[in-house]
Amino acid sequence: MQNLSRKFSTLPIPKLSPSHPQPTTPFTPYSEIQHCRKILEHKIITILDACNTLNHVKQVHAHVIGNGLSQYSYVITKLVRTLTKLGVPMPTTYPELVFRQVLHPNPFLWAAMIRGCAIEGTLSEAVKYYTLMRREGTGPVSFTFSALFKACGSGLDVNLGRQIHAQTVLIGGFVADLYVGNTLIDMYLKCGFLDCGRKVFDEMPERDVVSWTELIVAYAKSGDMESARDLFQDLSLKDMVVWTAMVTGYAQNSMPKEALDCFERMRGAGVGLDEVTLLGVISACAQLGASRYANWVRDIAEESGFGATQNVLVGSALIDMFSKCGSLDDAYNIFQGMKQRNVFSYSSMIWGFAVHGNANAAIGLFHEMLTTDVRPNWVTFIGVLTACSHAGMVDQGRQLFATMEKYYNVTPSAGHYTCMVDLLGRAGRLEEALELAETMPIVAHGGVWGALLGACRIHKNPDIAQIAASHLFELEPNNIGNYVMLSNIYASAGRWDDVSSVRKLMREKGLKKNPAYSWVETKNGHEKFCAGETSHPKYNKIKKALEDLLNRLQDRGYRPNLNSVDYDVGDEEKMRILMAHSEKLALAYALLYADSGSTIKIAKNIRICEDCHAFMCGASRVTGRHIIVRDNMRFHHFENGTCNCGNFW
DNA sequence: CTAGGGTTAG
Repeated sequence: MQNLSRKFSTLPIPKLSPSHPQPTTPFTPYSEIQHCRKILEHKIITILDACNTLNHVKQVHAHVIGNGLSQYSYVITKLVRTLTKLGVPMPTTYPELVFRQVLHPNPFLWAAMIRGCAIEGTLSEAVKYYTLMRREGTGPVSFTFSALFKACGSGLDVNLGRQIHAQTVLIGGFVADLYVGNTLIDMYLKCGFLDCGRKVFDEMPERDVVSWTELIVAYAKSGDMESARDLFQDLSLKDMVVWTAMVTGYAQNSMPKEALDCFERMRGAGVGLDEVTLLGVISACAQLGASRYANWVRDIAEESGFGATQNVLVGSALIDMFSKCGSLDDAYNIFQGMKQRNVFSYSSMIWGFAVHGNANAAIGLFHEMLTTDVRPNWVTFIGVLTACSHAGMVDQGRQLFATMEKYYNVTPSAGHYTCMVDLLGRAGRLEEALELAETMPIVAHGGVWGALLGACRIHKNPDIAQIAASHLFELEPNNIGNYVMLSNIYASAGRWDDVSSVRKLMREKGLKKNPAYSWVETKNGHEKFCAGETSHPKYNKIKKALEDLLNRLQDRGYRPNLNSVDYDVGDEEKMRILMAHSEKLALAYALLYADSGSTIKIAKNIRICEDCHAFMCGASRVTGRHIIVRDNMRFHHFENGTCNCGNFW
């Protein structure tokens, strides 16, 4: 408070030139002046709207002073708002200087300063302006409160927000104002008080689609799509934004089918769409992982004028989607066709190459990016490091890791350490990986230990696995995957006593294995298979096809990997379990019913087991088919008997 | 003046 006042009093305030008339000094008929003034104000505001650099605004300001207009609150308010729009930090000297030249700021100018602090400054600065304003005896208007609530919302100070809320009720009527009410709801929601937001909403005398949208988004973000949908159904006037909020809500809550249904209803309602809508739809298609949807949404994007070529947001999302749908070529075509590329486009493409096992392309693209203006961020490094680790490029990875902070100013996060532990671990350097996990400068989270545990599975090291698992059981006591993994590692080392003690632990915690399933895309749509299921209508044909395939593979030297079964049962039973793995059923189904010669795309919800991996390798050779399996980690491309992951996963 | 938004580690 003190500081600000002092700063204000020492700021040089230019004297107005006496040759220019003051706005309140009529020496021609008053109405005439009013008229001229309105035209002039309008002109300046049009000019300000077109300003897109700080320098432009400064020039306009100089003319405003030069023409003796620095007392026009309306013009100065617009000027301050333009500065805020341009991202000028508040309250730095320049906006303050502009502000202080006005001897008697009107409430709207004060509010513009408060709003500026809310967006480009801090809550405390905003409050200083409010307090100063009240001290000077200026009464608040509704805009004052919407600016203050915005400040509390971005400062996440719900207590102050609540106090001001109480004041507005006392002062009278401001909460009833639509804008104030909406900003107040937004403030409570930003601070995480959904109930309070809902209460304001319920008590508002007047609401508009903005009020509804705010709440719908809040419910969606809290994972409660039912409440969001209930509200949405009650809303009579639905605009593009609120439809988009629903589509995006479903997509963000892993309900891609519902997202697409909602999008179809939106189109049926004749509402337009924009790039934000498309982002939600694209994300839903990426989750479905099916080329059919991927191509469909790409066409819609192009027809709507928000295609990848023009729109960098849509383009980046499409890159990600196509690589998640297994079509790396389509992803790269999108990337190449983009007029503008930013760090999202590059990172998505690098990540796409990495999960498809194309490490050289990922690293090549990274270097290509460095020749442009685009700077890598932490996500970019996750991509290149992952590429290195999946390809066993230890030295490359180490070098990149070493440069990220030094040259690119990206501080390694736990995620980057996860990549490094993964890199060392996959390469068989389990002791080094363990040491890194234990000595890294930030706290290791589940990901780091999970990477180590995964490496212990590849390199069959139950002892280090035990260390990693003990950390994991503490950090993520309910993550079933960790118990299953440790149990698998013990099983393949033949340590059945340890297997049963892990089992016991799982039972005690009441954890149950996730049912494994796979789905495969054919021209008729998706077909889903659960492990061990026999109820499929075509089961007998599938079983027969699988047996034929097995015989052909065994002729060529394939032997079932019974170690992949972590049940201590007889070999025959192990064999039966192996042959009922869901991806094998899906493969047999695709061989029977997919177009002959087409690429077979299988997706599954958990990690592919070693036996299935070897089986797919063999199958790709004897059938001559390109088989892509997406597990929960990455993509495996099986062709001519080998997988491009190099048995590294 | 107020509402919808992007890549991400095991």
